[in-house]
Amino acid sequence: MSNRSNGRKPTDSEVKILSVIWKHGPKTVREVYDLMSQKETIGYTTVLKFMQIMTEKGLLNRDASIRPQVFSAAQPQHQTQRVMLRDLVDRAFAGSAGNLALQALSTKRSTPKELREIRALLDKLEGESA
Amino acid sequence: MSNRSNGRKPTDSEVKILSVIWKHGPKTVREVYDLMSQKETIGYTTVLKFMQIMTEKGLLNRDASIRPQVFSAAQPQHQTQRVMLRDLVDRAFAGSAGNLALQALSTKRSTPKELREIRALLDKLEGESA
DNA sequence: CCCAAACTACGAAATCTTTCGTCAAGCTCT
DNA sequence: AGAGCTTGACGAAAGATTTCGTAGTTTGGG
Repeated sequence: MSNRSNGRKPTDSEVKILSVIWKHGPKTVREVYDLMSQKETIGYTTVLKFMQIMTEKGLLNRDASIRPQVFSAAQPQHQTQRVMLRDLVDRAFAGSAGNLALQALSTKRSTPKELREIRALLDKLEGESA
Repeated sequence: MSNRSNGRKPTDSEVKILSVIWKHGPKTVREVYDLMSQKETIGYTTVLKFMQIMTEKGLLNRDASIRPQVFSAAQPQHQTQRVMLRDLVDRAFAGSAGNLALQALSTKRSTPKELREIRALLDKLEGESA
């Protein structure tokens, strides 16, 4: 149980790496590097170093049995998102997740599908408290 | 227009200071210090330094005409929240504010009042796209 | 088997954030 | 006015994050 990925919020750079892996699945350093290079200027060894650190921290798992080592997310995406959300709600929204949700929805457009899902969740939540 | 508070996300410590002022209104350094001391150990000059830096960055406004100088938030709370939300949505939720809202609501309990507000907002959003 | 190219580890510089000591300036009370 | 306490400016140390150079290791082709 030396897992230090829970509780502690990942850094901005760590989230960038995680996002690539969340979106594309387990990847080698070079693959992550190639994908990130399309969006920004960054060095190969910089990406490598991050992935090594993240493996130490327990954010990534490494399969060293195959040759270019393949890294995968150690935690499910939604759990890491939950940690970050929790952090933001506590720090900037006085603990009110509802207020955060409200702001998020009023700020950016969402798809009809997402709106339907939220409505369904609302029904469920209000049903429970009834 | 040398305002550097927009666009750039405030640091964790800066958000702590802002939260105090959002909640209690314009305050002197000592008042902010006293309020923060109740929750954590921090030095007076540390708080002072943050507030000076934040003033330079345009996050706070300072009234230097009165003696213990009074600091107020330079941006409305919701706007700073929007910047942080935007940042999180882009970095960790692949740009989907709806998904973020969904996670926020399913993770933490919200008050019936908040749920009603969200439902009302949903009605409004769906009404627009219809 | 040997070489070149790709891969990995490691250290440390550069940068950003947080923390506080020190000293100067202002205010209060007598 | 002067002592003593509060406030304010500033620099810089301490800590955390980001970046990359260098050198050692592994692999695939000839």
